Amino acid sequence: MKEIPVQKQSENRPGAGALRPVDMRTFKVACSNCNLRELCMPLGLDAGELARIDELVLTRRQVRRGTALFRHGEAFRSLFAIRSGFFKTCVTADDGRGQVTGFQMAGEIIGLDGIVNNQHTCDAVALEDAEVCVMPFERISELAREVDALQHHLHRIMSREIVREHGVMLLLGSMRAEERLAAFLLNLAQRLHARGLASHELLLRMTREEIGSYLGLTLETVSRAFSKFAEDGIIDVRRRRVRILDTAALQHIVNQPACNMKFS
Amino acid sequence: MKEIPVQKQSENRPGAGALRPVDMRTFKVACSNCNLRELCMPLGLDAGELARIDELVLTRRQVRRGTALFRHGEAFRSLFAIRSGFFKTCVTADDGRGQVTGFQMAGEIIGLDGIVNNQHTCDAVALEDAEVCVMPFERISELAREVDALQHHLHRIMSREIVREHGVMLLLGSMRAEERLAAFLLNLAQRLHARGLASHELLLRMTREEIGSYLGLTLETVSRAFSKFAEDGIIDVRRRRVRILDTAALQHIVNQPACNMKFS
DNA sequence: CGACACCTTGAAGAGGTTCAAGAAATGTGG
DNA sequence: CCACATTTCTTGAACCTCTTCAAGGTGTCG
Repeated sequence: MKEIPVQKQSENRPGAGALRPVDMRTFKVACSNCNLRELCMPLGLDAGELARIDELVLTRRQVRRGTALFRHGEAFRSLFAIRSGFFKTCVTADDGRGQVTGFQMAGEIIGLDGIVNNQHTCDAVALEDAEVCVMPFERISELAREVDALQHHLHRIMSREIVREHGVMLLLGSMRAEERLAAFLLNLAQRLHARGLASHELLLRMTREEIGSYLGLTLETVSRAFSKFAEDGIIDVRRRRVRILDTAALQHIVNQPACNMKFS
Repeated sequence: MKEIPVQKQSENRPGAGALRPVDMRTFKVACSNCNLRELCMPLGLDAGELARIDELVLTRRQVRRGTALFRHGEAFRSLFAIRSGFFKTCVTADDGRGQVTGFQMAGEIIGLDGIVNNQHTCDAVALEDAEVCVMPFERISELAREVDALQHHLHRIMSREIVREHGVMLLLGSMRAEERLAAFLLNLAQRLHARGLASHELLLRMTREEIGSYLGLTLETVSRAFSKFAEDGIIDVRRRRVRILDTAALQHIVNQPACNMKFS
């Protein structure tokens, strides 16, 4: 399986750089006012705790499409909450093989892989212009000792990631190509729905090759599966625009057990 | 892919139950004396902290071969440190499909999946008679707020699990059958080595079917790969006894990039 | 407009699965 | 303790899914 090349991107797109004569990559913000707070921060904090949480985010940082928020090998210092944009994370084997391990959207936290050895073990690459909140891990740790809700929240986030990966392992280990793609689409739709966004009109931020890497398939197989779904009237595909027409059919495909499964 | 059936086991084996008229499942122990401490507990604690850590383990619990330490759906209360024995963890899809998500040995921690929703999402089944230290999560959380080293240790354990799963995703997503099995054997050997055990004489605790589930292969493919390695003089196989004869060859198989990989 | 990246589709081929049968351990019960 | 049942493992052969290779199409951007 080929490594997925980082998308080239123009370093000076009109409208992005041009309008910002000063460096806007770092400036103070308040979590307490953030409309994504419910997604990345604990609920039920009192005013005092909320004020302290605001200290968590030191700065924000802009990440251009195609560039990395961090790369494997780099020192780990902070977790990142995605404020806007879309990321992929991918690991690379010694021999150069790559694997997309996840796609992350607004409200999700990335960087957890770096905690073990104070060093990132995967790359996080923006698939569209993005902005993240930089939360120094040292600061998170300190605050977690004092604010129980934050401690628990951090633990939940890490546990959730572990459980999510269990699901991916199930997918990679036991599903057929079309089942994988159906599961992938449903997952994306569900996450958009959770953010109050239109969940049947997907605008894919990643290439077929990236989807394929994530799903353990080649880009051709992904493309064929898309075409098959379209042919069956389950979705409507126009390159990266995917409209889900029949969610139930997708769910049926995922739950369709492989020919000889066990009914225990 | 068939679900892996729980191994039947005799509930009253001579020598196990017979010698224990009293219930030995719960009794006090001290982490500070445990020879596995380096594996599951933080290092560099002072005497006072060490004493507090000892409060972490409320009880131990015996788990017979073939029985579950916990099952998905059960309430989550504690993390478990494996003192002896060998476990598998597996997730089950709605349709009954199962996937082994890992094999755990002495010194490793299981139960992290339960933190998110206070409910276990996978099954942990002993593959040989085992004993675990029961560490109530509430107690861990409390203590982590006071002992920095414990807090960091907990975070590291969770992060390590995330990174481990990234590796499994890479394996499932991009490796051929023989590469997967080679990687599996090397991983087992490495973990035994880290425990100071003979790392070239493996006694597999799991069936071919369980290995297959973990590696996303059928049991036949696993068996054939074993035979192939034996034929090539890389290992010596006699059912569950595997002797690694040529570690370098195994490493070479794993790092052998798929035919057309990218050299970026 | 031309170059480039991305996507689609077809055809051939390979790797792994499925099905089947038998062998080797292991456990069971008389 | 031995015979039988069961589980686990091995191996072969046919089949199938997905990959690989190849070509052409589509959209984007300088």
